[in-house]
Amino acid sequence: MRVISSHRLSVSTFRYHSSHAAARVDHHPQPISLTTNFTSHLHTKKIARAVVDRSALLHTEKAEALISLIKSTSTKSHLLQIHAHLIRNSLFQHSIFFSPFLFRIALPPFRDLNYAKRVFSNFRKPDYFQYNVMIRAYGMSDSPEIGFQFYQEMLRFGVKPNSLTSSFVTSCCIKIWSLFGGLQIHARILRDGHQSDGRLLTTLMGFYSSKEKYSDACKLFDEMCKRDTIAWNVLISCYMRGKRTRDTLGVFDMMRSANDCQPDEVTCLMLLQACANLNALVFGEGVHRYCEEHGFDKAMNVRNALITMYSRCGCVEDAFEVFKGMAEKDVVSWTAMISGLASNGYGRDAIEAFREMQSAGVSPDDQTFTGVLSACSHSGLLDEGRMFFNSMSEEFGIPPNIHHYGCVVDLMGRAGMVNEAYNLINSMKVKPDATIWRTLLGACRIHRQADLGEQVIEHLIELKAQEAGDYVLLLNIYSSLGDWDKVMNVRKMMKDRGIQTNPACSTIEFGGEIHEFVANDSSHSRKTEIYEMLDEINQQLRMAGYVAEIVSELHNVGVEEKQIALSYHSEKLAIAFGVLSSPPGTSIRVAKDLRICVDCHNFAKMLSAVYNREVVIRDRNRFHHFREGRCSCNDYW
DNA sequence: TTAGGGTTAG
Repeated sequence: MRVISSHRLSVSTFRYHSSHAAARVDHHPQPISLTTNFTSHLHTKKIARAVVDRSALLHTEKAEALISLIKSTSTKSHLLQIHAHLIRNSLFQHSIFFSPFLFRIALPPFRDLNYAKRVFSNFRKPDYFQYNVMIRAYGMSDSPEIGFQFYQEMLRFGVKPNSLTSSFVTSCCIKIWSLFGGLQIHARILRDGHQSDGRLLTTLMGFYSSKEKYSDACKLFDEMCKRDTIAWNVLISCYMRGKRTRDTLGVFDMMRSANDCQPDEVTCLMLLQACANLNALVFGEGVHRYCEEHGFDKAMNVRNALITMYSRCGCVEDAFEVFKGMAEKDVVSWTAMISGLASNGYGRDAIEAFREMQSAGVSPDDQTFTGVLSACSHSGLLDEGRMFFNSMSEEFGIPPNIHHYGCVVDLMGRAGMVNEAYNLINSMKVKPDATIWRTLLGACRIHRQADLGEQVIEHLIELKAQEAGDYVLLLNIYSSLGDWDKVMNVRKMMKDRGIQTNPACSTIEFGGEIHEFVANDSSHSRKTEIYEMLDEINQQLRMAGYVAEIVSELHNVGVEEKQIALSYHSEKLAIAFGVLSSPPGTSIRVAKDLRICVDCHNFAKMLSAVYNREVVIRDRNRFHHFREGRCSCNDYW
């Protein structure tokens, strides 16, 4: 697409006022004359003074007055009137008027890109600044590709880009899918020697991050000679997007020990999210203190993030403290609290909070209903769940999305209504995703519905979304039914399709670090102590009556082999490490990326009584709070 | 001569 008319640069004696396209714009006002009924006499007088003596204008204070008028005009109509006047006096082709005018018309608050493009395409010989304005303006618009075209044209016409040009065009490339364009710009930055510009490199980091080239972004960060808070924040966001959440925690300490920059509100927001994901309560508390010390905790978004952090770390009481202390609560605050109560097993309180929210005059939105419905599903409140599901569209005009359906499928599945749940999925107006099929597959596993489980797997295959975990669920169904032939079939199917099981992983926070364990892990520096501790715990628990649950978790292997493998599940290793490394009486908090198994659930329940320790396990689906031999979710499910 | 970067909660 051509952006600019090709004849522009060859037209040397262009008479702007007679043929300029902008003069035909619909919104174009009448040209100013001294007799025009101008809305602002002040403006009229200033313009009149400035244009009286054209010959002297370019070098007088009158030109400055006119320029400052262009820069300060608060309404678009005034700006266009000044434009018209400049045209009438043949002044517009001079850069000293054209540049500030273009800047004003193209960028916020006026942002009239069509107008800007027309005046630009009729300008005799745009300089780098004027190109920069256009690239920047289009970079901020819905047509960033035009910004990139301006950049290409600028190079074609031999106008040398500066550091800001690269920054603006990089922003265009972030918005359009152009890895190659960005790489070209990077090469050009190196060629032109602009790599010492920290802000430009920060933008470039954002570019690599947006194209999922996180290691390239980090490399740029390493190459920066000076890093400010924003550069560090971009690094954190790269780690978060690149699933290197654990590395973000170290960045916080590095920033705090740096001399020239400190974590800001944005840093804290991202870190609170990281802590929520990592179940890193101690670290999250540290970020909370830092926010208080710096006054960031006054901000609504930080407080809302704190509610989520505490809830996701299993400390719903602390989440509630933050929530209670908020003078003003918006829909996000309420939803965070409702979801936090729901995932921690306080379904009735979540519903109560939902009612209070309405009394407080805050309207729920779709995410609030996800929280409310998940409260129902986590607490097995089938009737309430159905009631809320119906009322959300009927009373509140919020159509159910895939998450809402997911909660209802979960609710029905847990209640044993697997066929009804299957019918509901088939009747949905939205396309079922892998998650909803997995929810149903989980229900098939609970209720040993092998036939429906097979059908669900077919749907996952259709979506090309089947994972090892799905087949394991199916295996569990067959093995719990003792159907070893089918078990063999599924194993063969997995082998044929090249489906590999990724080891489940459990994490626990200790000493400012996140310690990670997989089953039978031997990588931890304290592995000998951990295994010894686990053996001791097993012995103690067996004396108290713990018997390993071995029916469904493994398949057709010898009983002894099963018992050995079960004893070294990742969550048991993490718990043993917790018993070993934390003082008696304190809570042990473990996060697991998949679902906790029945045996580990029994193990933790028993341990909470025998060792008198609170154990909090966050698995893929929910929290399990174990206290004095009981679990908050009553039983495994 | 002028102008610029990141993140936005559930």
